[in-house]
Amino acid sequence: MRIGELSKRSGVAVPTIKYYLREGMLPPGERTSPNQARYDDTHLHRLRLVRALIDVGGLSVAAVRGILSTVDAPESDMEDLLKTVQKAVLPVPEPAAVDAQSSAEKEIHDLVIELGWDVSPKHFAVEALATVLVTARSLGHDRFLDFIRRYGPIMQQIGVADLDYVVGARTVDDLLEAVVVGTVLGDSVMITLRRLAQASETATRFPGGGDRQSLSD
Amino acid sequence: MRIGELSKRSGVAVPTIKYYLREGMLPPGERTSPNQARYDDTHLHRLRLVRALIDVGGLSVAAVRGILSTVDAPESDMEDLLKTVQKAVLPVPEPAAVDAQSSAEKEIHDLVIELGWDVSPKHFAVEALATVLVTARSLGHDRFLDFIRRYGPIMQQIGVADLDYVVGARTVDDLLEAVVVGTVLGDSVMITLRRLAQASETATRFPGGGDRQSLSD
DNA sequence: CGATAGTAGACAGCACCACTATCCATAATC
DNA sequence: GATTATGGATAGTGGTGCTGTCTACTATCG
Repeated sequence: MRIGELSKRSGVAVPTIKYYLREGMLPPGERTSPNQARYDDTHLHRLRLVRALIDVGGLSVAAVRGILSTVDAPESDMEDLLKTVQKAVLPVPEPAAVDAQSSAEKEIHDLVIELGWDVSPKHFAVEALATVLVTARSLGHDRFLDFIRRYGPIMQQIGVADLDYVVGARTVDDLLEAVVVGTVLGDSVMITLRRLAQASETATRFPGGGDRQSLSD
Repeated sequence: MRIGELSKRSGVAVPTIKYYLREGMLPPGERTSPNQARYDDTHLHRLRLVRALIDVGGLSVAAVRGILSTVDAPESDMEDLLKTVQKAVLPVPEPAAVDAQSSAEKEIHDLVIELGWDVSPKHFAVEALATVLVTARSLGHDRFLDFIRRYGPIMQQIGVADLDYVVGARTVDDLLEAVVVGTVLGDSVMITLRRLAQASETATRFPGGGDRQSLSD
């Protein structure tokens, strides 16, 4: 197909497709003449993936480009891919002041040990989580570590579900995409389900009549 | 304190504080003369909250303003607050094509029923989740509904933990802030813990030696 | 008291991001 | 042969989140 059809089938404007081509997020089409190219279903699929990561996952164009270049690299192993995807979709905030930050990192790592998890104390998510803890405490929320602790065993179940999903892939390409889609769209699933669960739990605990009922709405 | 001290104590540049004042995210200080004002600890706290929502929660200035104006409204009830906060932090993507979207919404609501949750079929998160489902399917991920289904009971536990946290507040102001902080920072906690759980589960299932070990890093 | 530094408020400017528009020469299509 | 589409290049646009500059004043310190 030519670029016009690709645009129609994907819902992405032609100039935007050209922009993605320039940015290397979409491989060039097969040349049929000096100024003509042909695109196929792989381009359509890639374009949909790009839009999914941007629209649903909320990623920046730069983050998408980073992920895709790792996916496309022939030597891309799971290690690189996981790290790239995980970091792309988790904008790590600036760590807090050194002392509060490092002691919070220790507390987080203690929690990880307590949970029996097999992760390095220097995992970037440990740092990120410690920053969240420091931030919450700077707002006077001193119960926040207990809040995090309570989340631990629950998120462990999520991790198991995630690995089950990824392992269900048939080919290597499927696996790579399952990691990307599972991680990025998975975050959206988690957050939206959390909203629903909160609304439901609120309605259950406070079944107040009248206008309060719409809390579950 | 004057604006300079507020800046030093919060780590926010003076022109930025002025910008937040202009935008109504920070209440004006108490005037001591036509061009002097004094700020107190409530300003410092509010400023930290703003930065937390922006830096850690990743919210836009507009979203923060919306949340804070609801928090500040004297007649703000839990209903308004929950909705505003939940929507601010969940950028709802454009729904997909009408037919695929509405059938997906039905599937999601069926799942909600299956889980025994008390939420309206028109809850905005139902629509958002349906959009995620449609997107995943457009990428050929037809196992995705099962993936979502698996998340359901797990996220229910999160909802319970969230309500427990909010209910632990002592005053009305504490409660309002617990909702905001619990929702926004809670999302960050969830996502970062998910990264750690994924890494740990990966390390457990594939304890490959050598360079593979750093998957858990 | 005067020198220096800080402040409120108004307004303009800036860097970045994600496109979008325009143009041209060529190619495809009717 | 007329119309429409295309590839490629370059420039422009609109939104966001600050940042810089200016002026008239105020605070502080030796």
